[in-house]
Amino acid sequence: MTPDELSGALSAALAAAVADGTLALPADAIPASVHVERPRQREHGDWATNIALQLAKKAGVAPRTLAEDLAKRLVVTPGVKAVDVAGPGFLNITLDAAAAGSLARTIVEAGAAYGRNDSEAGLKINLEFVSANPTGPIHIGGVRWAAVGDSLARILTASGAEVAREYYFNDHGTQIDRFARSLLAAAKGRPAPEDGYGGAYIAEIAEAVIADALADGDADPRDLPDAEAQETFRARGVTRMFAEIKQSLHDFGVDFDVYFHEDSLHESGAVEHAVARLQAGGHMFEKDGALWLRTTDFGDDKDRVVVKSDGDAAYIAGDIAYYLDKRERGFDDVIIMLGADHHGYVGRMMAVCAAFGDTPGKNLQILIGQMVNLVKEGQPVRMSKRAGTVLTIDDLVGAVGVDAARYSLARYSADSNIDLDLDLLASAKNENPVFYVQYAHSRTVQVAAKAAERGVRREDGFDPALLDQESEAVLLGRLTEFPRIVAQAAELREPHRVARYLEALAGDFHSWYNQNLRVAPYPDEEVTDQHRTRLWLNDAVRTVLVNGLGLLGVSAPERM
RNA sequence: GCGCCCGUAGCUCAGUGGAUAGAGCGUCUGCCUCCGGAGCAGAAGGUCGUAGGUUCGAGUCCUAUCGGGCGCACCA
Repeated sequence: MTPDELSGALSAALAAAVADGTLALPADAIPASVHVERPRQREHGDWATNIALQLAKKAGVAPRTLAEDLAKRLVVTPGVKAVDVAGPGFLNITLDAAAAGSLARTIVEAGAAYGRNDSEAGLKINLEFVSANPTGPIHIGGVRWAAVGDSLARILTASGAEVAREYYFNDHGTQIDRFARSLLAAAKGRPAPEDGYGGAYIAEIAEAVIADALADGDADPRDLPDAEAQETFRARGVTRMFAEIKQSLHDFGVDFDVYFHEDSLHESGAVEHAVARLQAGGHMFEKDGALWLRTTDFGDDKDRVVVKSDGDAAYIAGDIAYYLDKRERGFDDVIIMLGADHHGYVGRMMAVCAAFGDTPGKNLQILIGQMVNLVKEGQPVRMSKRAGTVLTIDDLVGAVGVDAARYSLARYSADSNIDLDLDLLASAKNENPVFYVQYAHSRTVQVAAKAAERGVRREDGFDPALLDQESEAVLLGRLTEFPRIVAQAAELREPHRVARYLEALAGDFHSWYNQNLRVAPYPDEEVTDQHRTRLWLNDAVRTVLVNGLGLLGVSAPERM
């Protein structure tokens, strides 16, 4: 019996109570689906609902009285073993072992589909994340969004959405000029420019650019006049950096559907197109020789310059055009993940969204994630791209591997700052909970292998009523929750919920395993339905662990 | 000054109004002749920053306040 079926039974009980006059409520006061949840306390049964507490006041009856009535109606439902009224008016529901245990087979038969849901069904979602400037390797902050964003894309897809992963490649402005001047300076052995970048990677990129140029039969850029040389370093340096970033992300298990170049917006006329639309809407005005967007009409705290008085497009012009471009490509929801250092954009971009006649918070959703701090021996370590003291995506993967890196970045709420301890990274990687979850998975594989060796075959029998141990009820309850967890992670855009769920599931599984309830019989024992049914349960756990780890982009090894 | 995020066990963090607030790490005590001990069982450890408020019920919602992080450009 699934929570949805239980919820349906509760709705029916309510409807019946209204029909025979026991419950004096208008039909529209009855919720379409009654919320049931897993109680924290095992003594409170398999499922609990507070529906009587919610409706009692409206109906003018005591909560416990209503609860007693509902309990009587519900307890006759097939699969329901007991319904108790507790506390101020909770309904605590206990299922038959058979009704609960049947889930094991359902999950195994659903396989990869178990956990999929329709909470985002039919939506075309554009998810933009990372979008780090091509002026250096991706550092730890960007890696966090790579892990979280890619996982979110997987979760949204599992929830029925059509998702495009997109990377906005910022190759237009003065940051790129600085980058080019820095490369030139490094190539010529001159000190880094005042406002430039000084990391060791700059010298490496400069060398690579020179090698690329020579390989193409071009002149050594060091022999060119500065202006020409700088252009060579800009063009080749950006291309080079772009390729490196793409490769690093690929090695991290993250591949984008679209790498969108800011330059293309300016070259294609997309910026003019977007500005023209805003002008037509009456949202633009001229002042001090510049062209402004009146974002204050839509809640921003000040108006924004779109075209500067020198005729150049301001940065926001690209963002405006980019947003419109995404919408015109047919995306319903445009989601952008940004670090907390960019949260100043939210107000103006929401205003832009509204100026186009869209709905902020729906057509445009901006997710702000907090920063990652590096800590060494308890002291914060400042990371600076210009000083070259950065922890890059490749450093992180090299130190702990893709699985541990992705998992440990995705298991935290994006709202919380992460303190990453460099010593811990290097020394104690076994502390990562990812191994706890992966170990549970490999255990299910080994258990199944041993069972097969002893002649236990799922198709020879399944009797869910035999899953009557307490640890089995706990495990089944946990397995039931998975689709809801995925749906919730999708709706709230919070992938960490999947990770936390998997840790709990792994814990329940390890605990069950240690009861020594035997999936594989001892060598001198007969194979019974007990073994076969437990194998179904074991394999159901494996299915959910595989599906869940997959949503995080983490592997599920068969042995460790 | 204004805005956003955070404050929960010694540490790192879960907990989108429910019952006795959880996990990992660390500390202490037990558990390997049989499906892998990267595991399990148990103990210790909390005025959920503080003060008010809403509610049958608040870690969760509201207000104020303290502490920390990050922002408030004709930069990108």
